[in-house]
Amino acid sequence: MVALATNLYLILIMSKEASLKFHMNLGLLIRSAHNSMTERFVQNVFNSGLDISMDQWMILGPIWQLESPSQKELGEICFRDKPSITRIIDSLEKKSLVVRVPDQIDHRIKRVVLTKAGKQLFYDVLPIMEKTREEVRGNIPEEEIQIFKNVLSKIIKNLKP
Amino acid sequence: MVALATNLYLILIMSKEASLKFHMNLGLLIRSAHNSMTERFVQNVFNSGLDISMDQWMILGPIWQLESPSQKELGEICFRDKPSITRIIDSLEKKSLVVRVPDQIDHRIKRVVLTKAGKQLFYDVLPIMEKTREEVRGNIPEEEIQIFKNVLSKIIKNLKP
DNA sequence: CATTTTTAGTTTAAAAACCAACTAAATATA
DNA sequence: TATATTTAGTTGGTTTTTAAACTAAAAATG
Repeated sequence: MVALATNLYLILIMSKEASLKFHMNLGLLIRSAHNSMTERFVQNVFNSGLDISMDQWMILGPIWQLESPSQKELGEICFRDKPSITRIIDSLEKKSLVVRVPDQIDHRIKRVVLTKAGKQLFYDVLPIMEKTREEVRGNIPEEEIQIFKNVLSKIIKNLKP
Repeated sequence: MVALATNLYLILIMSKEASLKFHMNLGLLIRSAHNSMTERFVQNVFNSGLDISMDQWMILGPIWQLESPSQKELGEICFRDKPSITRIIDSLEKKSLVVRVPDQIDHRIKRVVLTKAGKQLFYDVLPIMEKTREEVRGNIPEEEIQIFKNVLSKIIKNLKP
């Protein structure tokens, strides 16, 4: 009965265009933009003859910036769960780009440190990141980009549990 | 030699804060926002006692709107590849929410049609989608949302191959 | 102190995404 | 019209995600 009412209500007030737009826009648009960005980055990296995946890059930056973060800190900053971090660091360690160093005080914590090769790769990839960034932005005005980032932050905040 | 120059260049001109910001913002923010939105939707659906995954929903809407799209059309509108569409439709068909109908003229094409149950589920989920949408938007001004969507579209266009 | 609870990280097994090869039908080419 | 090419969809095998159980260490509780 309620379902029927809802049903009729929607048929009456909502054009198909309107309803599709509203549910497609955010979810699909964001997904698509994210995919395209990742694809382009991977492709640019490949064309430069370097070897690093998006996941690895997303974590290499924070390691570089934070000096020797714990895996937990990395997870928080990258919004990834613990197993993902473990796996990505495994892959970086296998390539000798980082090492895990047990914390001197709290023996549960492992700090992740860049090797010389890791730092070098980071510096090599940065310009590619920059190039990708420019391709992503094209000629979108800086002001709109600021609002864009701002809205993303607000959305994340709105959904914080 | 070039790498060394790049290396020094970056060390000199780029603060850690600046560099982290620039590479973290778009990729990580978008990823995080998208994940949060999906999580919230799934959770809202679950709390309503309904049974549909994000993937299924993302495809159910376009089927409803386009009447009887081919799988190819669905893939294009949802930005998913062919195998993904095949599998999602398999799962919807197993639940008797849609059926595949071979095209009368072009026998390669299969058109996807909602069953009565599929339509009903669509109408039941719509209000949950709406609720989620409101939670996502919170009190972000409509104007900013418009710019936000606009920037997403532009990014996608900038990266079109 | 001894016991319980929490925390950091790993491992595992199941679900989903991804890529390439495949089938069947339609179109293009010769 | 016979052959080659393209297109729509499927299948199978591999890698990635995700979720839950597990280990080891630290902190809290009594």
